[in-house]
Amino acid sequence: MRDHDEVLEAVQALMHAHKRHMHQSLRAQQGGIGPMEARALGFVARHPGASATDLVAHSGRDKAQIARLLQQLVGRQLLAREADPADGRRQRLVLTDTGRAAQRVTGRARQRFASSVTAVLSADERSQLLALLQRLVQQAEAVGPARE
Amino acid sequence: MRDHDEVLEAVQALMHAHKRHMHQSLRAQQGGIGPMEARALGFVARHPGASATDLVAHSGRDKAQIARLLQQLVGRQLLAREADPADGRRQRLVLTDTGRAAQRVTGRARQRFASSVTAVLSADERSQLLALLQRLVQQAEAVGPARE
DNA sequence: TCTACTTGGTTGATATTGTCATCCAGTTTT
DNA sequence: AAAACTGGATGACAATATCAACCAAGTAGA
Repeated sequence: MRDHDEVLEAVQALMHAHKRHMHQSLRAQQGGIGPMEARALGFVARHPGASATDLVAHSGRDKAQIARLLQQLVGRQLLAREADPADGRRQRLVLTDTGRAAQRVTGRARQRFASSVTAVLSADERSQLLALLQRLVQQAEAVGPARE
Repeated sequence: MRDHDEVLEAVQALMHAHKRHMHQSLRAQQGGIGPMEARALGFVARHPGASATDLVAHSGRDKAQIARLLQQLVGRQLLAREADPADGRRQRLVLTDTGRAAQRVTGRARQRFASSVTAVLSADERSQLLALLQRLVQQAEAVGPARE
């Protein structure tokens, strides 16, 4: 009956470890890229042309927070905004060359962590785990937005 | 080969959902208990007599952060510190009555989320998932503290 | 025992991240 | 064209995190 909670705890523990790890890696880096910035860059790398709103939806962060974050990144020439021909308000986000370079570095750190951790599992277990997790995520998203 | 990363993403997504959920619940509450505070209370509830250092280790947060957090809670009469007879520096943390009451409420919100999410799994799948996650956590902790 | 090292906890200064409310311009609806 | 909605920006703050330096109690070594 207690399992429910323990799953949550395990997930939290994982996230902490991840955070610590990324923090270490990032600190060592040159560019002075913060964790959030790294995450945003990674997202844009995976979804070129995405908009700020997409990032908001995906990251669960506040609009305001994202807006400022993006400004930073654009200001530092890591991201660029392109007008969306179809919708005048929307702005397509893309990586600049320097952005791409920075992303590659931080992306690798993340990857390194992910693989070294999931290395304890067999390929089979891994895909099993993934399947289970994805079901949870789906459910969580159905539950979360519930008003009240 | 991509699974590694996807596992991480799924875990992150889960955490966001959890955060959103807790945020909602807590905001509705009376006491004005922050997310961190709730987490600290929960920990003490599960581990009565734990020390600040225990909390640091378990939560992955910074010493300083924890120290201040605890001060808040003690100041608001939610937690109390008892001297540890065996070690003069250590302080055993325990819930006060009001603390216990507050904990019960927030604990239930957490529980509610945990069970409604893990409800999509069968008992079998759940314990399987838990086992897999715990292996990851263990590995992550072995990897994390690695001095580069 | 005296010194050096470690450990639990605290504090100050500062940076990062998050929240809420409000506002503007472009888009869609009616 | 007015109302309603959507993508995004801003101002004003609150919460959290990070680093470094610091004390007091405990431990170990010479």
